[in-house]
Parts: sequence; C-alpha cells; structure tokens
Amino acid sequence: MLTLSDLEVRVVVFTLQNNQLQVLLHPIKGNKLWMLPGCGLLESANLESAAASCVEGLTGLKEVFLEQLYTYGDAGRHPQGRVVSVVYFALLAAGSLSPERIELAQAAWQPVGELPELAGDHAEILTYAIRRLRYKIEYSAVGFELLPEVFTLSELQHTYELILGEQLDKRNFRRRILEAGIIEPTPERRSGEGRPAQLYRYRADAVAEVKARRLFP
Amino acid sequence: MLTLSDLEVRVVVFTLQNNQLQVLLHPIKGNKLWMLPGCGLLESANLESAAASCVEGLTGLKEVFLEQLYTYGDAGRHPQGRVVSVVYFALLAAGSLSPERIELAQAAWQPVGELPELAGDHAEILTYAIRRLRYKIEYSAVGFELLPEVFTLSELQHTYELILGEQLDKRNFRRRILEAGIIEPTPERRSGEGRPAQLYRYRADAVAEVKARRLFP
DNA sequence: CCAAAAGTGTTCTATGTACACCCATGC
DNA sequence: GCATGGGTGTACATAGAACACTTTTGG
Repeated sequence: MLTLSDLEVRVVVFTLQNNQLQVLLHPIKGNKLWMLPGCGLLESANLESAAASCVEGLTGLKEVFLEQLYTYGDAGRHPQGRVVSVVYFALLAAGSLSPERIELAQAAWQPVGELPELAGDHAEILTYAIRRLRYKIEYSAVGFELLPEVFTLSELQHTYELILGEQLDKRNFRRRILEAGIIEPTPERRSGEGRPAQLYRYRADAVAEVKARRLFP
Repeated sequence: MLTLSDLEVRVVVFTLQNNQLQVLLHPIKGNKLWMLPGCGLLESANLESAAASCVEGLTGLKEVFLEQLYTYGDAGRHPQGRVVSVVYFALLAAGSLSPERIELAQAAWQPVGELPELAGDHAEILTYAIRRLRYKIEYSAVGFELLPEVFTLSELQHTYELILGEQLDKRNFRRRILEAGIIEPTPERRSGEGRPAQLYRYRADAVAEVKARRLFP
C-alpha cells in the first residue's frame, strides 16, 4: 500500500515591495534559471512546520501566514526521478523584511509582473499561487497579511489594487470595509505629504466572511 | 534537501444514493473502525492517475471527476511513523455504480449524515471533503458530476438541496440555471408519476462561472 | 497659497428573494 | 376525476456601481 518517494516542501513567498507584488526565488548556478525555494522534511514534525522553517531560514521571520497550495507529483517533473513537492504559499507583511537576511540566503525578490525563467514546473506552480492569492483576497481578509500592523485606508486599498490588478473606487472601498467591522482606528495618524491619514489596525476578533454569490439560488 | 517518507494516495468517493450523499469506506478488521480507501504509487506516473486507478479498482469506473483535496503529513497521524497522504475527492454519477463491484472491493457506502467511527485523522479529512464539496457546488457546476448524463430540473434541484442541506425555491432555481445557459433540453421527456418532465443535459461547451461576491468592492 | 493626499453621500441599476397557481399525465 | 410531480411570472427589497467636491496638512 505504501511506497517510498522523494518528498520535499516548497514555498511561494509573496510580499509587497516597490509598489509591486514580489516573490522570493533562488537562482540556479550556471543556467540562468530560477526556482522556488524548498526544504526537506528531516527534522520537522509535519509538513506545515517544514514550510514554516523553510520560510524562517530564508527571511528570519516566524509566524508568517502560510497555506498549503497544492501537491505536485508528476513523473518527469524532475530530472532525478519522481519528486513529490508539497507547495505552500506564504505572505510577509511589508516592512518586516531585512534585506541582508535575504541576500544571505542567496535568494532574491522578483516582481511577479516580470518574472525570470523558472526551472521545471515552477512557473506553473507560481501562476497557480498568484491565481489563488487573487482569488482569496476577494473573499477573505488575507490582504492584511501583506500589510504592517497599522496602515492607512489608502495603503489597504493600494494593496488590493496591486493584487487584483484593477482600480477600486475610494468611497465604495472605504464604506464597505468600515461597515464590515474588521478594522478599527488606532489613536494615531500618519503625517506625510498632504493631509495626515487615520491609522487603522486589523481587529483580532474580526470574522471576515462573505456570503458567496451562488451559481444557482 | 530531500528525504524519504511513506507516501500514499487516499480517495474520498462521493455519490448520491437513496436520497443521501454517501461516501465509500473500508471496514478495518477487528476494531469496528472504518477508513478512507487508499493506494500506493508504485506503477502510476503521477498522483492524480494513482487516485484514478484507486477509484477504478473500487468501482470499476474510469473518467470520474477527481480533484486534489489536501495533503496530510503530520507526524503521529499513523502508528507506523510518518505517512504522507495526498487526498483526492471523487464524484460518481448516480446510477453508474454496480453494487457487486463495491462488495468485491470490500468497501461500503455510508451516508455522510450517519458516519461510523473512522480511524486516525480520517474523520477530519472527510469533514473537510464535505465542506469543500458544499463550497464548490455553490460557485461551480460540479453538481452535474453527481448526476447521470440526462436529468430533470427537479433532480438537479434535489442534488443541490441534498448537498447544501437546505431547500431551494423552484422558480428561482429554474430561472437562474436556464439563464446561465449551462444546460440544454434533450428531445426526450421522462414519464413517471405526474406530468412527464423535460430532460436536460449539461452542455459540453458550458462555462459555468460566477463572479465572486467580494469582501470589498 | 498651492500641492498633495484624506475624507465624505447620493442616485441609479442590477440582482436576489418571496410567493401561489395551473398543467399534463397515470391510475 | 384525482393524485402526483412539472412548469410558470411578478412585485419588493437589497446590494452594487458610478460619480465630484471639500478638508487638512507641509512646504
């Protein structure tokens, strides 16, 4: 009933930087291809903690948002025989990164709009991860995982616009997110160019649910 | 980077029978527990075809609807050490089953409303599979996979009601599914008690998409 | 005082929901 | 002719989309 296979965990790590959605990739020496970072399972008690320590090794961050994406196991997807990859995607809060740490891990951020060529089926995996992120941001509050703890409504709106790839109406956006009751104002404001903005934070007790629009009633 | 683990495929096979959603389970000899049927990966080129041949071995059916559900790999979920289970769920068309074949495979249909006790984390897996099916039927046309090739609108509505566990309005249901243009009438009608019903079939070229209702605009 | 970003309501349209009766057939 | 399931339309409520100007600050 059981068989032995090579099993690994790979991670698709997203963050927002320079007004772009970026993903963390490893260059492969010699052939100009890039790949998704991965880890084995040796010491980890389970798949998710393997993915978490993989992300921690790259970024130094614990407690990032992690979700299983898909398991890829087609024969022929790897030159050294069958490799089964359990792929997770991770979201890092903007500003939580130390650039040195990333360089140390020999990885680099690449904007998803202009990706380099990827090895094996990693382009397919990444495309699927982006689709899942877009989809998920529409019906859940996962967008907050890409923001720092406090943020302005404009920053939140820009996050949504970046991921969805479309412009949103400011008044409708504000009205609906405030009515949803999932964020609350903090006592502070942020000054910069123009009028200072109210800072908000995600409510710990928020239940962000949206009734699905059904195909049939 | 790689490690060896025990890897298997398990399947959650659903069908409609006796006006209930039913799932295919294996009894475990000696302890009254049941489990999800599973297979190894020895000859299969990839994970999905392993799941497909697993379902075929149980039911004799090829070409069933199959979708990867999740990969479970926590240490401690199996007495013989780590087992990583890639779980698929399958939907069988009502009426496509031969009962003898199921008995031959030493499995049995169990209604999801009154499940027996399950081994290991299989109850958790099954609960998740049911949730995913409910969720998926709301925004995709997956409901047709549980019906024979031709069906009446009432049968379709009953399928939805069974899976969603709620009553739907007949007129609204019919209007919306016909407007969606994903089914077409066949030349036949079905006689039985009462007025004969128009038979429909799923359109091969149907694109059943529903714009998601967003959490934010 | 000007540039820059923050903040704020209303109207119109589309979608969803609730609801009750006649129709065609088999027995 | 009656029991059984099939088939049909309308009115009301809710949600979504489009839209432009005023406010507050820093330089």
